[in-house]
Amino acid sequence: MRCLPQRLRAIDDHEKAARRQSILDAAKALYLADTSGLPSVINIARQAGLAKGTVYLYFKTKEEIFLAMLSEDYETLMTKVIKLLDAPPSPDELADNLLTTLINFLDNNPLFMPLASMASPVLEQNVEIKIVGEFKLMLNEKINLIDNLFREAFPQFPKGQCGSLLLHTNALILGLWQMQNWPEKLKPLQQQYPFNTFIPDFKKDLALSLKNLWKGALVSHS
Amino acid sequence: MRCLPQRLRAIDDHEKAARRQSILDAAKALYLADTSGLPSVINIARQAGLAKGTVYLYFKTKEEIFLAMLSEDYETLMTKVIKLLDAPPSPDELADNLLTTLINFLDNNPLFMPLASMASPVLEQNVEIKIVGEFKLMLNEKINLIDNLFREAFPQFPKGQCGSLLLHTNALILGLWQMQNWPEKLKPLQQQYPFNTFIPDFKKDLALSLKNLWKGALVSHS
Amino acid sequence: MRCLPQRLRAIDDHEKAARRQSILDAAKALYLADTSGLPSVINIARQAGLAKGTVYLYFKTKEEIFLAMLSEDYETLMTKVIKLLDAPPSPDELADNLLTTLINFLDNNPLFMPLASMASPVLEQNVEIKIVGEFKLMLNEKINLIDNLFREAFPQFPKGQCGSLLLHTNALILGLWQMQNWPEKLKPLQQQYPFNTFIPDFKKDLALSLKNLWKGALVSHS
Amino acid sequence: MRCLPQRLRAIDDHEKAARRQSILDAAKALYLADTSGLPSVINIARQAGLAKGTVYLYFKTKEEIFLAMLSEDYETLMTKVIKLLDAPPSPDELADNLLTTLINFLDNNPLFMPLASMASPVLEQNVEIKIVGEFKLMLNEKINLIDNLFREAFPQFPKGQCGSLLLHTNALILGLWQMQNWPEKLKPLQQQYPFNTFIPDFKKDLALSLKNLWKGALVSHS
DNA sequence: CATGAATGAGATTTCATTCAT
DNA sequence: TATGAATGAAATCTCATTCAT
Repeated sequence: MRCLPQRLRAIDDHEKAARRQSILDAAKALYLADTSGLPSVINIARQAGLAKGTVYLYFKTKEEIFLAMLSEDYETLMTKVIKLLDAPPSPDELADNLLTTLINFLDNNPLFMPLASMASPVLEQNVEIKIVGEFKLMLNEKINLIDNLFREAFPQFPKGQCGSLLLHTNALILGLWQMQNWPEKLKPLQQQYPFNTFIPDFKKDLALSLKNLWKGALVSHS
Repeated sequence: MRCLPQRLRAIDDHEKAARRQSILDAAKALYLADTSGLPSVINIARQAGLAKGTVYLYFKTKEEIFLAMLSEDYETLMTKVIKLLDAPPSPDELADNLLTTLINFLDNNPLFMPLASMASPVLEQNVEIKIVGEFKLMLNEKINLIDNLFREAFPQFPKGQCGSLLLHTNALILGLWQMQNWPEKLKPLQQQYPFNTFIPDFKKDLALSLKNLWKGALVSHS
Repeated sequence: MRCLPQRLRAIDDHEKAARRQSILDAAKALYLADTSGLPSVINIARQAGLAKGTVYLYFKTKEEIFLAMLSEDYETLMTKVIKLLDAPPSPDELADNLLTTLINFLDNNPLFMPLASMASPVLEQNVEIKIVGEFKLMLNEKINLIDNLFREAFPQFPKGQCGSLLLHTNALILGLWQMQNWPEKLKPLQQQYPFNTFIPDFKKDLALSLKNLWKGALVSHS
Repeated sequence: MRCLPQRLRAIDDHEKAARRQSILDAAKALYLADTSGLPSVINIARQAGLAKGTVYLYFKTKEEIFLAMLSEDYETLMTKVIKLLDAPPSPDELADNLLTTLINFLDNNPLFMPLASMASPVLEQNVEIKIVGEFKLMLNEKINLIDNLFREAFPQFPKGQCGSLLLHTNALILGLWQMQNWPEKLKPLQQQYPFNTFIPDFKKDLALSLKNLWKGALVSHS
């Protein structure tokens, strides 16, 4: 596969998308290198090999960059979930597969949880209403789609139940992660104090609580 | 007769605590007026009738103020939960009571959710380790206490299960609120787009998902 | 029948001159609409229906546009002055006519004074030497011409005196206008403060001071 | 004379004025070193040994700095003029003295003319209305004062005539300087083209034209 | 203890100008 | 020639935090 060098000017929409992506990549690389805070715009520009002004041609605010990044991650995740419904086994197995997929995704996308946690209190506060709306709409549509696919496979479930469960699942992940994510510099404390009783391990805990959530949701239709 | 001027300096511990509280009150008032972001230190100081520097005598960072505020709220909530266990009815009724208590608390403490949502991505990032540790420790102890009280009333449940469920409950609330809380300026979009399928109403949704979570958790011990 | 699209490129000199003029017109229209500062190149381009880069094919800098505009205005004015000398009356009447012509010109060319005021501190600072030189040379030649015509009519005046007087006249107009031109937003202040003692009205003041200047200049030759 | 080191914090009004002055001094030094454009705020801050933010504590915009500088210069000049009226000789001698004073002042304050030329087209455009008003008011008051002092010495002149003449004098200086001031890089052209007929030398020309102006103004009262 | 001046990092904006296409 | 993407300097603003007084 030939990989042409990036043009110096993004003329058509395709090139513009590529440049936009290169900014996202740069931002991701920097954020990955130091998750203690969002990298500065000037550093993102430098990392992308662009001028600061150019970054602002593609994103109105710094937060818009990271909301776009989160949006991409969500799309990736949703796509994986949708694939699970291609040849769905029983609901129980599906739940297991979903959990595996999820854990896998979180492992491969270590910025997803920090970004998702920042979405409401940080990112959405400094992104123009239209863009936030598009983000929310995209999420909604994916969930809708999944709900429909799910009911095609399991018609006994009412419309909306699967979507609602997905939403709650997402919420639970979000909340759990926030409670169990400790700032890097706090890690020493995690040994020092006996928190381990209740905050043992994010992924184990996630598995447990999701199963509880799903068990409760499905129990009425068994 | 000499009329002493109002004491300008907080000398003893009591006065210091009062001043600290006045800063918290000022911060709360301002944050209540606009939850789109933490108020600035200069405004908090002005609201409290103090100079900017004085605020920093009582809190090392701005985020420390709001973590203290959140800590207070959590203590209030935990105390209410503990009271529920004074004369516990059946686990099912307890769950109902807990939900009522919770909804009630959220209604009366409109800053709790925004603060709790900011805890991990914002507040804990800029508060010194020790303080964050104390906050986490306090939460841990309350949950521990509740778990113990619960098992006194219902010995059939294993140690840690109630605490764990509380933790997950908290996580679910946290995540759900973040997904359903729309910035003020986005409210118009909530009608415009068909999000309502899955995001009907925070409290209704909360009730539903918590019941699912609890159902799933308790089902094995029924 | 094929309908040729409007020619997009200016090929011959005539078309180029027309395009150059359309840029000047666009710039003039925008500057007229807001004299508080030179309009931006992007706006000039938009107004002219061109791309930003195209403007730079016709003018090396933004200031060059406005120096060209000023140059045109000066030529117009000088031509009017030259016409006054076609059939010259007495020097006194000539002075009266000049004043009338001047006032008339300023009324019909509201950008002349703002542009002339910017010439030295702004325009000439960012236009290449050669162009500024041409501008100065043009002015010089016109004044020379007028001086010659004047001495044809009134041989008793020495070479250079009329030209020099014109120069001083121009200087006086320039300075007076700057002192009495108030930014739009300052107009309210002009009533509020008792500036009126000395700053009554540009044109009245101009008439007075020019008469003084000319009286002083001519007195030695009466 | 003891010269105490500058305090690190400007607490009282006197110290604040001193710090403000130190910013003005820094700006003046830089502008003097390169009159081709106003120095940047960051450089002014550095030159003053302050942070950029500190400069903005004392001046709202860069232009405000230079309007303040011009204001100072005007006050200095006006004070010199006022001193001329302490023991006034004949009006004619006074005019000579004024011219000498003026030339002297311009020699010692090489930034006065560039600043004065920028006042209307540049500085006043980016300074808040109130400050511009104060500047104009100050000028007005000085001229008023001079007019009064002049009439004490020479009661035969009507109120306002001297003030008006001063205004016109100022205007003439301003305009003349602008016409004869050539950008540094343009100096070579001044030899190349035969402008010298009409633009011989600013100071000689100034003397000539002012004398004409004054002669014309005074002729009616001789 | 209390104050508020000073700091300085960083976001955002503007915009003239350049230059690849 | 024409375009508009990219540049990059500079202004302005905000604001948490420090620290001299």
